[in-house]
Amino acid sequence: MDDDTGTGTRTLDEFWASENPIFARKELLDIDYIPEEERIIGRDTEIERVASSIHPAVEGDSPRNTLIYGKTGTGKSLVAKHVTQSASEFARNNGTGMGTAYIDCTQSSTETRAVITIARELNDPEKTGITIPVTGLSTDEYYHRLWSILDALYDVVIIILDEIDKLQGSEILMQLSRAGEAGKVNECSVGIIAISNKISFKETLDERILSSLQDREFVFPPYDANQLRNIMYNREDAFKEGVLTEDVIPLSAAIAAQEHGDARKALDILRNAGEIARDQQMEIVTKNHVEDARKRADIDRFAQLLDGQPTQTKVCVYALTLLTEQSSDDEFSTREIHEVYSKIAAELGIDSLSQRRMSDRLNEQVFLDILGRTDRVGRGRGKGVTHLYYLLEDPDVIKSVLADDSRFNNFSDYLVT
DNA sequence: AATCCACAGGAAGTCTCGGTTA
DNA sequence: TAACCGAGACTTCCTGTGGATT
Repeated sequence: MDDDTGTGTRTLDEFWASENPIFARKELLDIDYIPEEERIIGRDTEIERVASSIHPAVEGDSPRNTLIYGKTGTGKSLVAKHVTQSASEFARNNGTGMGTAYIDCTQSSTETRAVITIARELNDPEKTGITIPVTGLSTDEYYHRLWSILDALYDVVIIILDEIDKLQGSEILMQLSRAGEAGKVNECSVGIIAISNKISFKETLDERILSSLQDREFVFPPYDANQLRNIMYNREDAFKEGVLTEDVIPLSAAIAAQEHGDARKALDILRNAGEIARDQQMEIVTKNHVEDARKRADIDRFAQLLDGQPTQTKVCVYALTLLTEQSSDDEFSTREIHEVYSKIAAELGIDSLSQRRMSDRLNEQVFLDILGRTDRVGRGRGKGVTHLYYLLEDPDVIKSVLADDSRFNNFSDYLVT
């Protein structure tokens, strides 16, 4: 860089005008991009199973409710969307009025928000004359309007509730799964595809909901390195011809396979590698770019998770980070973490929480995938099990994220002994 | 075999805050 | 304006547990 435009010897105008030398169809690397069927790799049996469980719907009969489990990036949403989309096209051609709604429960996390989203997705004010205000009505009224819409427009609807474990309360599941039986809707049957990345989600549901939701249950296994490689080769034309050096995709696949076979991560790494190469004005993407991209992806993901978390939470994470760094172990009991945590809190001049409370916080963080936890039986002589917490990221990554919070700057490491 | 230990997580009480009612 | 209410965050106390210790 020999001038301060940051674009080498080019002027800004040239920079704007310059053609993107790396990407051809970047949208292919978007995780939400629904590929044509032959581009969905290694999920054949899953597609078949989901399809068979909603099959009755294309003829207007009641589809079976379906529960899908699997870690992030195992193609749950992709398969669900793909199958419903294809089903509704088929149904339309056969004269069945089929509607589908997709709800991301991280966005609509309360019962009311979710109902509103469903109603708005399915509504066609031209035909029903029903309006769904974004806010202002009681939850009951929203349900009421939703039932009217269903009766007026559809023979059958499939509702996909993605990341359902993020939904507060399960009232809505109850309502939806019982809609037909309770006589709320007469003309239309309702099918639910619930997607969760926590197997333990089921335990939080009460019996009645479970029984109506438990018709079909699938677990999506993680992708293996081979499948990840194929997924990426299939989206290779996101890049211009000859841009990727040959070890880029195998390396990205290997990295993602280590991290629980997460296809989202694999694609993120690939895209980031491309962006980094472009920023460096390279014409090709190399192994080094992939390595850089991996680091950047880790930092971004973690920053996003930790951002907005209260300081207390950050201190907990920081305590665990210091412990991990300065010890040969990588798992620590609540008590060990609390000791370090208290010292840090004192150093920062903030109140320190009781061990009881901190343990709740740690568990919240496990739920949010900020930390990991194993339950050890025996030896720790706890209540049969002892919780051991561990970091899900490299300590360096976490430190660099926390360093954004000025309170954690120039913080010395002498605390752990 | 009896007792001890130390931990997870439930129960119940306190505090604080924002909003509402008399 | 005072009194009240409910939710949520937190604390303290407590119980159940099962390997470790005696």
